[in-house]
Amino acid sequence: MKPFTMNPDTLNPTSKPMLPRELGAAHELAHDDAGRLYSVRMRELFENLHVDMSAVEALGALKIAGHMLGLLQERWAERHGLTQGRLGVLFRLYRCGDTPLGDLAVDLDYTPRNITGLVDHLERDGLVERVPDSSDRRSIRARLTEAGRGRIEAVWKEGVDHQFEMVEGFSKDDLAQLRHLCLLLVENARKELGK
Amino acid sequence: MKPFTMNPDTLNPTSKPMLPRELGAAHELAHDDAGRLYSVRMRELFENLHVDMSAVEALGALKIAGHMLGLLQERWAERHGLTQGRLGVLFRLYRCGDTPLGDLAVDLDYTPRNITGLVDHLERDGLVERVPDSSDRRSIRARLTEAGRGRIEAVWKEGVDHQFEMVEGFSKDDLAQLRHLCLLLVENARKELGK
DNA sequence: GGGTAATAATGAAGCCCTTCACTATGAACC
DNA sequence: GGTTCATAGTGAAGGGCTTCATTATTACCC
Repeated sequence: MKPFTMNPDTLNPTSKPMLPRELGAAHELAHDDAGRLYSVRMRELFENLHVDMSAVEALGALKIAGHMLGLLQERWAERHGLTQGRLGVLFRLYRCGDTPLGDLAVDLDYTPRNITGLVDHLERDGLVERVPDSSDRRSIRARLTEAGRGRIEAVWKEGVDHQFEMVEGFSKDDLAQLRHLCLLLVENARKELGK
Repeated sequence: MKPFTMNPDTLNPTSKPMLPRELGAAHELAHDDAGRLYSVRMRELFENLHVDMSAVEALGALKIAGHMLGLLQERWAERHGLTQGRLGVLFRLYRCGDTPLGDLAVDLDYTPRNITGLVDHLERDGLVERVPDSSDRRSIRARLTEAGRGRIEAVWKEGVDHQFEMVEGFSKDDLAQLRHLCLLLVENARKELGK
């Protein structure tokens, strides 16, 4: 995918050892004694730091996985003329019906300013329309148009298929465990983020 | 953390049921029968879609966890006057010594254009300098200055501490399993990304 | 030596998202 | 009724990243 242009004979002229690359496109994976995958480069990179690296390795792997997932999602959103943000709004509306813009901001973890822009764009594309909220006349709800519904249904269908391909080789238990560990992390992160 | 401003009495005027929020800041977590965490909202959101949702839930959880991890990392990078990108460059140089800019681009998965900018910035801050490459006079290597070394060492130390807090409650086996599953995902994603 | 390819820099443009400051409208409360 | 707060929209600015086109230098190969 990415051309590898480095001259392999180029040795590091400093005292530092020339270690291979960190995370990124080129990840050689190998299996440890327990048959689990690890990144060869990451392990080399963190060698001799005299700290227990199991946490760093796990979180590093999670970050890479999350990043690649994002790339894939972006790709198939793009294939349907969407972006991740717009896709999120569309899906939210698909599942939850008309929604005040403020709620979208909270739920999708976006700035109100950004939601305005996303909805602007979706409206321009005819996928969403703004409707007044009868119960609160300050509020405006975003509503999926027919075109929007068709679009999100197509994208969703394709997305699910892709996700199934992504988890090829995973048992149900693996998936549940992955979910569990990630959410455990979320729990801890929330404590951290709350200062 | 985020003020919840939605009027709970506001019922959805359309035929759609009023489902709670999707992913984001407000995630109520609960334990399933096996004692594993799941996101209440996500499960409600994906109800009645007549598809097996274990993959979607797991990948969704991973995405959220990755996102929060990114936020935390950004926060402590910022605390040291850095960004994630600059931090990546600095750490790469710290572990691998002087590195041609092109290699940085490949390894860190950034555009060459972006690497130039990152190094520009780090150079302006006195953390990195550009040195000619004696073996290839087209090439330029980025080198950590003394200030840069001090900076990355401080950040690294603090970062490791934070990561330990993040994995509170994880056994070594949990971490290894998380790493394994994420890298399995990376493997699969790579196949996908290779079209 | 000459053509081709690689390395880095630069500028312009654009996307997505953020923050901040400000406006207009309407709800809520006393 | 009037103050205060919540909801949306807007514009300006900026950060980070991308793509694309262009240039200058140097390696590499025949």
